[in-house]
Amino acid sequence: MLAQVAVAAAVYAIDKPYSYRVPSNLKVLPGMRVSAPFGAGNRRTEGIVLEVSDGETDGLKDIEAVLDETPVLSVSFLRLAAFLRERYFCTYFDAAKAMLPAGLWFGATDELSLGKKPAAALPEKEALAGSILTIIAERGGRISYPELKQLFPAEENLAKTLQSLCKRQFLAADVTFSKKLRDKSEQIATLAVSQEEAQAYLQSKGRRAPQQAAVLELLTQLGSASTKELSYFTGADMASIRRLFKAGMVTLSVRPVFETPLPDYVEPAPMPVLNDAQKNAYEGLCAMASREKPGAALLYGVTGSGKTAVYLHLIARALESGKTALYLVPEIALTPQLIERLMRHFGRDVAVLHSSLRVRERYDEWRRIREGKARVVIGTRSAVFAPLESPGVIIVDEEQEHSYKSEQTPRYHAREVALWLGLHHRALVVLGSATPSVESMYQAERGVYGLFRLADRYNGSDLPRVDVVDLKEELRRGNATAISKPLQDALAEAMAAGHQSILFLNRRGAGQYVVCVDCGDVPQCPRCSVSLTYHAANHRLLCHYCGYSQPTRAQCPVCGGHRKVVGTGTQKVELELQALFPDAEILRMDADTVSAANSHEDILRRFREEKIPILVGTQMVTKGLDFANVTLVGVVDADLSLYVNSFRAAETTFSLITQVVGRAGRGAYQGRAIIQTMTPRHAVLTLAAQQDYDRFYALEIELRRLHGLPPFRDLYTLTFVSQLESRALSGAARFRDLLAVQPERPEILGPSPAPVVKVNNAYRYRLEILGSGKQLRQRLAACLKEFLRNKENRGVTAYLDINSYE
DNA sequence: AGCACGCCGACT
DNA sequence: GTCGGCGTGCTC
Repeated sequence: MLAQVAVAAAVYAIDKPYSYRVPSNLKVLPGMRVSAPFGAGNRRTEGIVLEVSDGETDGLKDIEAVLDETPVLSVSFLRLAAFLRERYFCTYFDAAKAMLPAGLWFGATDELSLGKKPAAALPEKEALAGSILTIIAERGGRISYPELKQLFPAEENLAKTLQSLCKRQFLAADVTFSKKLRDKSEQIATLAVSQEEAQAYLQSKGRRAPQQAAVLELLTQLGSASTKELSYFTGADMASIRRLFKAGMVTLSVRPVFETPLPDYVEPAPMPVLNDAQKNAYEGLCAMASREKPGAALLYGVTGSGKTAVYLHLIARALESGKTALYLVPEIALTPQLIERLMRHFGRDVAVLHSSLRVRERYDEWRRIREGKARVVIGTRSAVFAPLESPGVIIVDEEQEHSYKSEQTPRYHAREVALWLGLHHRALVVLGSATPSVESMYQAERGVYGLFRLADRYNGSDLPRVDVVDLKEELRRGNATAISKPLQDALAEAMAAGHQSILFLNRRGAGQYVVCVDCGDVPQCPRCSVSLTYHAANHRLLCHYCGYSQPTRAQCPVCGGHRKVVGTGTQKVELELQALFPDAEILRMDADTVSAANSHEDILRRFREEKIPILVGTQMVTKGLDFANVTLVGVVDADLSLYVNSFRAAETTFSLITQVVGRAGRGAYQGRAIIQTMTPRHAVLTLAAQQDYDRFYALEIELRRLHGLPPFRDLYTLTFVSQLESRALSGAARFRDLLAVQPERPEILGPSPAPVVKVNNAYRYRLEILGSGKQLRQRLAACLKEFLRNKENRGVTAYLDINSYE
């Protein structure tokens, strides 16, 4: 028997399936994890079995150990790993690892091996230590900790002795790959006899076994229960339960217990009734789902048009036909309210997967899904790898969101993975959005995806009135603050009416910095090519790229001049608002104010319940919030996201502004939005103000066509990183030359410095390549492998990304 | 990437 | 002589 294995030790340049011999005493199936020797030094590496077959095993190394009893990846997920590897330029192992919960990998237990000092140097009086060393020597110098423990079951000083042996270098502790995260299990007692027999047993004991009597009484009602619960409710100790077991009254078994962060019970609710538009979309989607190949559909509905209700019905339909459902949301949209809503309809069938779960919780949810105990999965990006048996519907809500793209290896896009899953499982893929990505709308227009519209706002309330304010005009009038006169008036008006307002600052990292008024010096990060950001909360200067920080001094270290804080940040907006409205309370929500103690949810609850007049915040304030009392929304500086060097800037800004504007006037009152900008005639802003997606799309798709940008071609970004700037640059240039000799050369841009050239003392240069087709992708992969193998490029790391958002 | 092998110079 | 510098090549 031989196995094809994806090994962890294989880097991208040498990645391929490696063949190993399967020793006859090991049971190896595809999708199991193994450990095996690799390379000249036979260092031990983890691997995932891709295939098992008969064949010639001469000259092959042996698989050393199998780490799983059953496969952790299905054959279909192994195929998905191959897809991820091909599309996102990563190794098989990277791809496979991304699909599994971290809890499966961490928590290795110790293995002990003989250390540098010979056992002969051990003092004779240490009997236990001596026998441990002898046993290990007999076993060829190594033993696993659990095994050793089995050999000394009654020894209380085992751990201490081992520790002391390691300290004195008689032993060395290594890490093996055995799982420490054992399935947490509980003991279950089940009544083994009839009620009459139990009565007879108790009578034979007279009145001398009250605890056993109580346990039996409870068990006659429950049938079976965990021993922990039994002792909790009856006051019986484990000894009493064991006595019942010995008497044959109960049987004891062990079953795994699931820890979940979900509430145990949520009051069920009837399914929401669909209005005409929703029913239309739902029926159309059902028709697609019933096809031989369901395909994908774009559900395009403005904020508040009720996409969630359609999703709920689709999920219910999938469950009814014996299938499962996957519901992806961007990070910020995953609120407790949404989870609760799902649980109202699907109860404990719901599993939740997102990045802030504890390792343990995530692992437990993963297991519940794998064992078929949870058939509806809601989660963020990585939830697309939930081990659902046979998905019937896969929903990607707010599909245009950037958080679906991973910016770490494997650099996958959850929407693309969802589409792959839909194709392979014959599941309907629903992409939902109020402002669809240009890519998805293009496919819908061409008829590749189905297209369904939900035009009306669900509650029928009017869209807000939107004004674009020219900040140049404001400057001419002598107002250099972040709050224009029209916005100031509107805020005052809303407050007078007892309504609330939200101000939005649309760029992460938009913030304040320090400048010397005399020499103009701006403090820079010593490790990165960016200026430091001022944080009022701790009065320190911080680097957003590497985390460097220093205290803020009032004097300029260069010329001794006076320093001033400048730039627009939420803190500054807050201060300016306070100056304008000294009596009003202002709530701020950004990375600084949101912490574990003061969560996102807490701030929003305060805003809602205490009716605080003004909320100022970053991106966090834009999503999924529905406050009836908010009538005014302000975009403080629309230009912040509009003039960034990315072909997606227009799309991102349009989507952001549309969503923010949609926050206003969701209750009974007419809403109002104010967009502040230096370029009030910019088409993207005027169209966003009119909430006119169709015209925006028509404009944008023509620009993309003209420049050959996605969806017409793929944009590959190659990044070269080195401690030496010259090496990063020359590496990029060499790669360009490597590619240019090919007959059918794609469009190559660069090398150019990355937007932030230096991060953590490493320099980053880029090449951008525009082209389409699988051949190009395979050629890029081949070139990258050649580049990484070439000794000339030592000291330069390179990675390749497709349609990146960075 | 990480490890061994091998070929040269410095030093017991 | 031999210890260790790093250039070269391979990884089932």
